[in-house]
Amino acid sequence: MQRTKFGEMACSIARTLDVIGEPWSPLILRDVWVGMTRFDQLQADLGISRKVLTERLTYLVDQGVLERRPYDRRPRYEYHLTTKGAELVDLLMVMTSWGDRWLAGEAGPPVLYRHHACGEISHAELRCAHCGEPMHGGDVDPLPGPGAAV
Amino acid sequence: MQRTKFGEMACSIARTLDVIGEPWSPLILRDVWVGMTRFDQLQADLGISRKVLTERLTYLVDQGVLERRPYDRRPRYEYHLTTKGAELVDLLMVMTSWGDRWLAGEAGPPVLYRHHACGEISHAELRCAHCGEPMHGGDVDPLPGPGAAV
DNA sequence: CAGCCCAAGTTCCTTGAGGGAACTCCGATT
DNA sequence: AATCGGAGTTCCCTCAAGGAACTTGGGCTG
Repeated sequence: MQRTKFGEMACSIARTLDVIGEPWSPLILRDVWVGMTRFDQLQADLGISRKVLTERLTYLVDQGVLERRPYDRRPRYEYHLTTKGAELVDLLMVMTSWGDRWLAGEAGPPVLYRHHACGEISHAELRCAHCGEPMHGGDVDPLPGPGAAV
Repeated sequence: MQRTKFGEMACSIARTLDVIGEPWSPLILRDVWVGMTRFDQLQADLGISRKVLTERLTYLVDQGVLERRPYDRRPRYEYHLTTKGAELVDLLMVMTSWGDRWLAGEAGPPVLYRHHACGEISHAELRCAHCGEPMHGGDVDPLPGPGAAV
């Protein structure tokens, strides 16, 4: 964990990092998203230390991003995305697009995504929620909002 | 920096984290994006240690995400986004959307974005690059791609 | 032309997070 | 009663982050 508390900054990026910015957190979410929901599965798949995995899972549950759910009468638990957590998958999809484009190299993307609506292999793209046109870094002007710092 | 090398995993999310997953890196990119391009500006705005800022900047330059550019005959430098870095701003915009939605609280978003194309305050949304329909975590099936691990 | 200024780092020390392996706990199965 | 297996917990070690002071190198000022 970073020592500096990002959560207290007047910046939604910093606050988001406070929730999932620690090492491993996005990869844990990815695994839970694709159906690896149990402690030992996650630990083996990621190669993460059990100690750190415990810390991350409890933190993500505290933040309301994951839900800890028993699946047996024995003390056995699965982790699932909450609505809040499911919306973080948008972030993972954009990371995937960028990594596929800039880091995949000769071999090509390690994973492809088929879109249910059209049935095609595709990837996510950013568009303006208002007009539907593409919306990237150079297409916007930042303005102070209601929650701006003094 | 995390001890485990994410860059060697067969996963575009892990590889992307290897580039910008360290603490502060996304916030550095945000500042450079909005025009804070000099060492002391960044240090003062973020409250980051000078040592760590130096490390992050050289790493981001090495990764081809930032460019170090002299702006004086004295040894003075500005950092700018490369094309590769500018495309990472997509990620920042999605983080902003999520943070605005889930973490802004009563006060509302600290920053608003006006979209050049339509002139409205808006935010980014994910759509399928192929059919243009919305594309979120639940709308896709992952399949092994050409660069999949053995 | 000596001394000062300023941006951009560098050095050094302390604290604390990540890695790894071994250990515990607890209900079910044989 | 003994064993198993998932889900953590504990302990120790190393290395990264914070913080403050120091250095460097070219202009500028008196």
